[in-house]
Amino acid sequence: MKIGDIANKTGFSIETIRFYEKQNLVKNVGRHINNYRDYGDEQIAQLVFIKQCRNIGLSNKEIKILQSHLENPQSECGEVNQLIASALKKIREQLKLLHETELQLNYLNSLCNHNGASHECGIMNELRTTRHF
Amino acid sequence: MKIGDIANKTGFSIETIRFYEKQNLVKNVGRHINNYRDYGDEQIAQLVFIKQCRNIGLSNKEIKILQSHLENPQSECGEVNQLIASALKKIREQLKLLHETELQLNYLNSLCNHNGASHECGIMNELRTTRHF
DNA sequence: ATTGACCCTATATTTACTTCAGGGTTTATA
DNA sequence: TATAAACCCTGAAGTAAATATAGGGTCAAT
Ligand SMILES: [Zn+2]
Ligand SMILES: [Zn+2]
Ligand SMILES: [Zn+2]
Ligand SMILES: [Zn+2]
Repeated sequence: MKIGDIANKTGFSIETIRFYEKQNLVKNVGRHINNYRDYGDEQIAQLVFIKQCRNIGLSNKEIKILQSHLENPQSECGEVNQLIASALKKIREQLKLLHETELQLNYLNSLCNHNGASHECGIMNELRTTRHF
Repeated sequence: MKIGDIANKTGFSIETIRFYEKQNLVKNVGRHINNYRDYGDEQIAQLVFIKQCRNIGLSNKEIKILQSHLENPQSECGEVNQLIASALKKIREQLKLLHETELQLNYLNSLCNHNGASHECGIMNELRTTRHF
């Protein structure tokens, strides 16, 4: 299977798939006689796994850790638990911050909806105001 | 005022403040005779404004646009409105994605809390499972 | 034989900083 | 007065996670 085929099949871009190979997230990629990359079921499984991990916000570094547990089925999964728990914690912190950001943006958004001079703009006036100091 | 002082006063790191000067987000920085940077109220105001913008998730590029409205008080603020509205839209999209991520992570988190072999781990089994294909 | 659709490598660009290497200056103290 | 700690400088490289670009090879069809 050529790179364009597996890109279609998995939803990753061609460049991303080549990048993942360079990062050793996609492994054991074969080559055709003409030097084109050759992919099989193993690489599809790898990319599916990567996609699952991306969907829960893991970094490529963290994905590698989980891959090592895939490859060492006898390893203890404590590290896996911790990784997921810490990812969840990070996501919740991000959510909290984003919620605050949303509130503030929503407020700003309400301060001006006309087209006037910037120095009379409610948004600019609010942003110009010193806070938190 | 030296860079360490303004760093303390504004909460930005020294390196970040130098970086912002290079990016022309902080402007008109003076110099002492010994070549040390010299900051005043103008730079404090600039950094306060930058902080406000960061708090609502704006990029440095977007901050520059808002700065140009500060510097041109007669400019029409339509661009400001649009920028804030589009930032709000982006934040809401991010929130939606993060909420889904949280759900999935929370589910994964419930699948294992013991310490066993990875190939029997509920988390790993779930991640290994092909979905969305 | 030439076009268009693919594929290759290597390098550069992006964002927003952070870190590092290799210095000079100022201030406190012994 | 010497010296060490604390602070400042520049320029370059590193970070994450791709994306884009330059320059060129391969393949299928017309
Ligand atoms: Zn919510
Ligand atoms: Zn306005
Ligand atoms: Zn097993
Ligand atoms: Zn487990």
